[in-house]
Amino acid sequence: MLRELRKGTASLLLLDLLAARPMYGFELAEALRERTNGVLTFKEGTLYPALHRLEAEELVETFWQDSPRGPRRRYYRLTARGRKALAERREHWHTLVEAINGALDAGNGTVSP
Amino acid sequence: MLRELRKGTASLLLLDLLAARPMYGFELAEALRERTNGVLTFKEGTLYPALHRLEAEELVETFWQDSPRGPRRRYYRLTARGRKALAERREHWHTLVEAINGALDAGNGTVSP
DNA sequence: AACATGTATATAGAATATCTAGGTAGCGGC
DNA sequence: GCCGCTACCTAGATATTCTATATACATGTT
Repeated sequence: MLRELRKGTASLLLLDLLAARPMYGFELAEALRERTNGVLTFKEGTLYPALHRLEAEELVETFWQDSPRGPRRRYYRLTARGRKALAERREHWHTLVEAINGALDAGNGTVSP
Repeated sequence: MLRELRKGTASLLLLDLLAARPMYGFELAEALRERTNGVLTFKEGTLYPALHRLEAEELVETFWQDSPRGPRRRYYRLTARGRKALAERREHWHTLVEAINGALDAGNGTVSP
C-alpha cells in the first residue's frame, strides 16, 4: 500500500502539468520547479523514462515540433484516458495524504490547535 | 527529489507510531491499519526490513519480551536520535506534501472553494 | 574555424524500497 | 495431533529514481 506513493507521484505531477496544455520535456521540468518554488525537480533520468511510460500506457501522446532556436522539441499531450487517469490519481493522492497526515496527527498532541 | 517520498514514508510512520510508546512489529502493523482506517497497511516484507534499517541507523533500539500467549515479541523503542529524526522527517514530509498539493492546485480551478 | 554555452532528448547501470511468497515457531482449543 | 492465530524473518522479483554519460542543434565569442 505504500508503493503507490512512489509509483504515482511523478506521473501524477506530469499529468497535472499537461492538463493545461501540451508541453515538452524541458518545459515540464521548468514548470515543476517554478510551481514548487524549487522544492521538487525532475532529474532527466526520472523525467524521460516517466514520460515514455505514460506514452506506453496511452495516457499521453506525442508530437515533434521545431524550436525557434535550439533542437526540436517533443511535445506531450493528454489523451482522454490520461484525463481520466489524472482525476483518479488526484483523488487517490489526497486519500493517501489524508491517511498519513491523520496518522501523524493522532501521534502527537496537535490534533486541533 | 521524488525519491525522498518513497524513502521516508514508511520510516516516518514507524517513528511516529513509536513516539507514544515502544511497540512490537505486529502491533505496529495493526496500529497503522487502525489509525488510517485500513487505507495504509504494512506488508511484512516492508515492515521488518524497514524496522531493521531503523535499528541499523540507530533511530530505534530493540528488546525482547515474552508474550502472555504466543511467541515472544521484539519491541522497538525510539532513541534520542530517532526522536530528532522524527521531528525532521515530519517537517520534511509536510514540505513535500505542500509542494505537491500546491502544484496540483495551481493546475486546476479549485484553488480555494 | 574552433569552442563554449544553453537548449533538448535519451539511455545504461546503480541504488533503493516495496511486494510476493514463502519459511519457522509458540500457544491454545478441538 | 492438527488447525488457527500470533509473531518474526528473508530471498527474489519488481519498480522507480538517480548518476552519469552521450548526442545534437543554435548562437556568440575568440
